[in-house]
Amino acid sequence: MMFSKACEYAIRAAIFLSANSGDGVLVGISDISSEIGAPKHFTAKILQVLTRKRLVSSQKGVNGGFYLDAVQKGRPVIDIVIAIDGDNIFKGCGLGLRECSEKEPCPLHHKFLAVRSGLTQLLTESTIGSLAHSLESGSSFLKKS
Amino acid sequence: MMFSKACEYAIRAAIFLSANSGDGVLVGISDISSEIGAPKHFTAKILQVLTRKRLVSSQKGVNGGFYLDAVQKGRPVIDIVIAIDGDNIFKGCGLGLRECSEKEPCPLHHKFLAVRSGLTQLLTESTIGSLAHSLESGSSFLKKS
DNA sequence: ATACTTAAAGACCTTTTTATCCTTTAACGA
DNA sequence: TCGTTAAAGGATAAAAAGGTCTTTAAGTAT
Ligand code: FES
Ligand code: FES
Repeated sequence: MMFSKACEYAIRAAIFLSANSGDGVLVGISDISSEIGAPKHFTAKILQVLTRKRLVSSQKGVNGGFYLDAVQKGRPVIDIVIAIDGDNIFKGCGLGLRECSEKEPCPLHHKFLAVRSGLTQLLTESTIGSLAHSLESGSSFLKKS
Repeated sequence: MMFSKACEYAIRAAIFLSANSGDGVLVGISDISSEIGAPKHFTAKILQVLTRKRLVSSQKGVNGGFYLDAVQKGRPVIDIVIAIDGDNIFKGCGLGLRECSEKEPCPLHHKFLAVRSGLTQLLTESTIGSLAHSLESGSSFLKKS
């Protein structure tokens, strides 16, 4: 698909954390993985990466877990995507040419730009927190019921 | 990226064939792969699939090779994508939920629809032949120079 | 202090994708 | 009809993605 599996899980985990954690309210890896319907250990590995990149906060020890602070909830989703999948989907050529450029464009280049910038815009203007709102109001979901 | 490597090669091969073959004018696998900058044997595999699905024509034996007839040149690029990668990118959930639906949408669903339908439209309205034109006129390319 | 809980880290395994090679089959020309 | 040629197809290999498990160490409560 569009994003790697790891990236899909990352976005879902981040949105879930935004809706269910905060300063002083932590969530453990078992809860996160089961609530977003993702493999536990794999999710842990992904959260490690996000934590190292400061997109997610964590606390070890008793009653430890993961959480998002106010700043992190305000981050655009594109930050998560780039942290996990890199920026190739936003900058690379859709037909796999070594680089996407105006000077030597592939046959799809011009039409592609519109779609790609639409995607970029969507992920830039959507913050993790804003997406979490629809989750909290029950109008969106993170796993099949 | 957006498409699998196999799919990228498939699209490039199809566009190249549209520009460089026709009834009576065949192109061999070595030419195709070198002109689109793709691994030879892998390209052969992919063309086998496209041939079996009648998106590409082939001729065995002496002076054999691959070609596209008029009808095949008129096919939309989306046919190639679906033949190789399936329709998940057009119908599946962007966050990897088991299914994309209005009833149980993921938090990105609504914004995603626009991007996805933009992509679908782009690939549906672009025929292989039409993309080949920009190649023939030298205003687009299929590999890094 | 220490015992316990939990995230961090990393080794390991499985599956899928990407890529190569080699044998078989079919078409065609001489 | 024989030999050449090129696609078809199967089998294999390497690499990347996806997923699991075990060990380590940080922090907390007691
Ligand atoms: S060159 Fe292919 S998308 Fe820009
Ligand atoms: S449910 Fe996620 S894109 Fe439609």
